[in-house]
Amino acid sequence: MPHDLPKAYDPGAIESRWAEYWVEQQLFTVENSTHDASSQQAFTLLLPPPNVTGRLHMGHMLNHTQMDIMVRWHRMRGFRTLWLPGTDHAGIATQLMVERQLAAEGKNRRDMGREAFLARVWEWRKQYGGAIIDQMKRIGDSVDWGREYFTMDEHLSRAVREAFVRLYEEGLVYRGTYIVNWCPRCVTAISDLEVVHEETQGKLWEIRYPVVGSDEFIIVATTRPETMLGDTAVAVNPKDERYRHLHGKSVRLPLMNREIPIILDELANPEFGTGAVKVTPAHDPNDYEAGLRHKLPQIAVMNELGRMNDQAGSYAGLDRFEAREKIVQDLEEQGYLVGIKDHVLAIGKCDRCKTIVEPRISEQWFVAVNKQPRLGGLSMAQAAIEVVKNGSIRFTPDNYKAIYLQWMENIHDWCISRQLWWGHRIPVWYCRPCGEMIVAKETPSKCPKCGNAELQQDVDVLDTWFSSGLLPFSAMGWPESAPDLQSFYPTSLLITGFDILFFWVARMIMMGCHFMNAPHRPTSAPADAEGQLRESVPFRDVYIHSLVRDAERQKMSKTKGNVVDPIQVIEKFGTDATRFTLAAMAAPGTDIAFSETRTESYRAFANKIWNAARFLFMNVDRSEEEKNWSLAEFRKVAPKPGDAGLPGFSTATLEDRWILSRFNRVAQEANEALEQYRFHEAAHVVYHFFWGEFCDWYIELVKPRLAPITSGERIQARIAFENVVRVFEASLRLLSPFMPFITEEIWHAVYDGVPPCKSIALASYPKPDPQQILSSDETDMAMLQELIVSVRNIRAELKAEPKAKLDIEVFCDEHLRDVFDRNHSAVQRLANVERIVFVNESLAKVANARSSARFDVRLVYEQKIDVAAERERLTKDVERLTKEIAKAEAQLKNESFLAKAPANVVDGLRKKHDENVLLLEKAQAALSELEGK
RNA sequence: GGGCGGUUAGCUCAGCUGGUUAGAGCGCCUGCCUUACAAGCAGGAGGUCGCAGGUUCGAGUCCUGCACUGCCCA
Repeated sequence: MPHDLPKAYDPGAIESRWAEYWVEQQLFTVENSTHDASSQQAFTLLLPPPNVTGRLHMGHMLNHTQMDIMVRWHRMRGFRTLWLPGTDHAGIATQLMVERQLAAEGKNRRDMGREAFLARVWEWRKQYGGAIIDQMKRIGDSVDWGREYFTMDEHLSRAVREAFVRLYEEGLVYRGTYIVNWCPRCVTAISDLEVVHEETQGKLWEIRYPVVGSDEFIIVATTRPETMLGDTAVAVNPKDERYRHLHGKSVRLPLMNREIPIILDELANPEFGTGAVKVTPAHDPNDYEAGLRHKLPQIAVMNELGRMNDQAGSYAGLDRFEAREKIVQDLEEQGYLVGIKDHVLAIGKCDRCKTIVEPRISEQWFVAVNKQPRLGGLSMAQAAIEVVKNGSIRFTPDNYKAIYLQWMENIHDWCISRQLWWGHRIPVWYCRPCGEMIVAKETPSKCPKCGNAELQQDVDVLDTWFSSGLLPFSAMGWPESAPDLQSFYPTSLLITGFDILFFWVARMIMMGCHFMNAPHRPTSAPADAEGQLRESVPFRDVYIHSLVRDAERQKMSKTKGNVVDPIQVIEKFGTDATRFTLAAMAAPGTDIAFSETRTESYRAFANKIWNAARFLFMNVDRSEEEKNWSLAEFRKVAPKPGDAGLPGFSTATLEDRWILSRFNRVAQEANEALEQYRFHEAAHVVYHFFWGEFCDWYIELVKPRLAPITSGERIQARIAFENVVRVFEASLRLLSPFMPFITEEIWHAVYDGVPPCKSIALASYPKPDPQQILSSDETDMAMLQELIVSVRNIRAELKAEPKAKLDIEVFCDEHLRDVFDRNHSAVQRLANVERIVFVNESLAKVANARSSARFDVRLVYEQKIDVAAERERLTKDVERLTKEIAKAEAQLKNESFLAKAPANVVDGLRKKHDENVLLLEKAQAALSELEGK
């Protein structure tokens, strides 16, 4: 960084340069050779792998900002830090993308065949799949690029097969014919979680079914009349007296002219509608169960595309919604339609494409999450409940613990097969001649039963979440006993959004606690079962980040068109400002209403840092010319790893002791806040320290010392330079996890291009030294600040000429007199004061004065005060103080307060009260002086 | 229907285990181009903490009810 800097900070000019540098230099690649017997504590974080189809959105930006802050902070504190990146093959999403591309070319996957299609997907991935990775590099994510993975990589696919086969062998994976959620557009089964329920205004059609051998009817109601074609019964509640006489009878199904029984089942709720329900076992999960109970036939009337099949009589070939209309019309014409009512219902839609889900009977693979493994031990769900209950995994904010447990305690078996081509193909083969099913990690060459080689692999692939559930260990080399697994598992932290709490977080916990526990764990583990379970967890902490909304608190959505593109925000304000905005707004558990005005103000902050650097370099350059002090001097006292505070910092002046103390306190507060994932608090304390204390006060106070005239001053100047540059450099490290780019740029310049390590990201994070927290100096400084602010305040109110140097009179105790006297030049310069005259009597009653608890100050100025304004101000003070005093007196007379409140609270109140009494006297005196004016 | 949140300044939000005068950013008002920064500096105004009870020496903070509001699950 040359020292003649442009006046305003331009992030665009430096960010891409550092982003590239970090990647090229492989700064964040962690060595893990077997020789490295490092005793360093590890900090591991798995990046939630973005979909390979994805583009960086605001949620990512928040997530990545928080992860990068945690990762950089740990790395700077000396942890052996691994942030493991990768991308997810995203079965449905990617297949959709490529199919869309094919459609544009007038092709489709079925015509081209599975192999050619997959080749095309890989091609697509090669061409477009790196987009989000490039974006991550651009925003400076300090991930270990040397370990980047893709979930379809060979070693990860091997892990998936391994997991499937082991679960199968333990009896935890099974195949069966069940009714599942089916998306007719994606033409695949989807899990319960992939169905989103949307409350919709729909209709309830009431249809009458004639009772056979009678002129009676049973009226049933349905929201999906087209399914009636597959009805195989009508159910009434056994307790429902209204239908007692129809027990054992049957009805004639309209339109189909099929006789179906009236069954007795709890499925029918006597309270709802007529109390009778139609039963369609092939098209409704509840009816499916009822059908099994009563051994009813299952008549599927639709095909996999949601069109009516040849079981649908004359409706065959119609789309399910066309059929609905036609059926309703026919029912009406034939006199079966009793009525149509408005009805609000929750319609299940495919999470991916929003098509209305159609329950469908099919053969699928499931994970039996509630079943005990063949060799004993806890079921996957039980283990996943236990580790959260016993605190092996902690949630922040902790209310997610209850949400998680509630879900896990009610979990159903997980349908893991998908009728897709893109994904991990199920490692199961069927022998054509003998029908044997072979479940194997490696492709079998012949049937073990009949020896025939005519084997056909299961055509389906696994749910993408099945493979991503394994990532915390599969990405580290499982099932091999890989060194990474030994060093970095369990990971320390997971930061992710609540939307994938069940999809991913819960499944990682199930998978981790299963496979990283005995007997599956390939690396060493504690001997006892409890310890093993504790160490099997995929992560110890889960931080659930908030939702980023737009400035109006609306959820961002493409349809609403209110999506904020983080890259555009970055281009406008810089990555650092964008990151800082998100960090500063990220209070745990609260949604973020993202607004550019906030980012604008953090761009101003970056500019402030930049200009502080400009100021320092300007002075350093001049000082170098004068051969008094140079950055080489700084390098001699530059911080060493492990330093607490700023060792050897000169404490000659009040401002030096004050800034040293403040720095240490802020370092402590920032560390504590980050420890608890209180990003906003950490951001706020470093922001306020840098701007409100270092720039506004310390630099202002130190300015004159940097421009020496006499030889004695030249020595003092060197001390001042050393101090200010040291605090500045340390502040950069304090800020670096939040604003990695600007701090990197300036940090290199502070070392004049000869930094002690390749990056600020590898330097140490500031650590407080309790010895350097100097409370009494902080108090003295606060008094000095208050004096200066009081004078400025009086000047403003009197509308004193800004440039006029005026005299002030001060009344205070000996100690403060000493403090003010020693720092008189600061008062003179910062409050534009000519002379400070200390007086021996209170100034409370005189004009142009201000009182504080510990001093009075008066501006010597001829201008008459604004009596009305002054009276208003004082009256307000009197009112406030009177109230305060009354409250405090009541409290101090209260025996039980004195007895029960802690001593420091009582003392504090007493002290405050005494001050207030003094202030009130002063205010009243001043007010009475105004009388008659 | 079950569960989890939220309601604090004009706006967007902090306020951790109850404790002295409830904070920030933006916006607003006043004055300054003071050679680091007008993306700046200095000063200022602005809140009966949704409502009603209760616990407590003490409640924005804990409890109960109510109102409004958001989300998740079925």
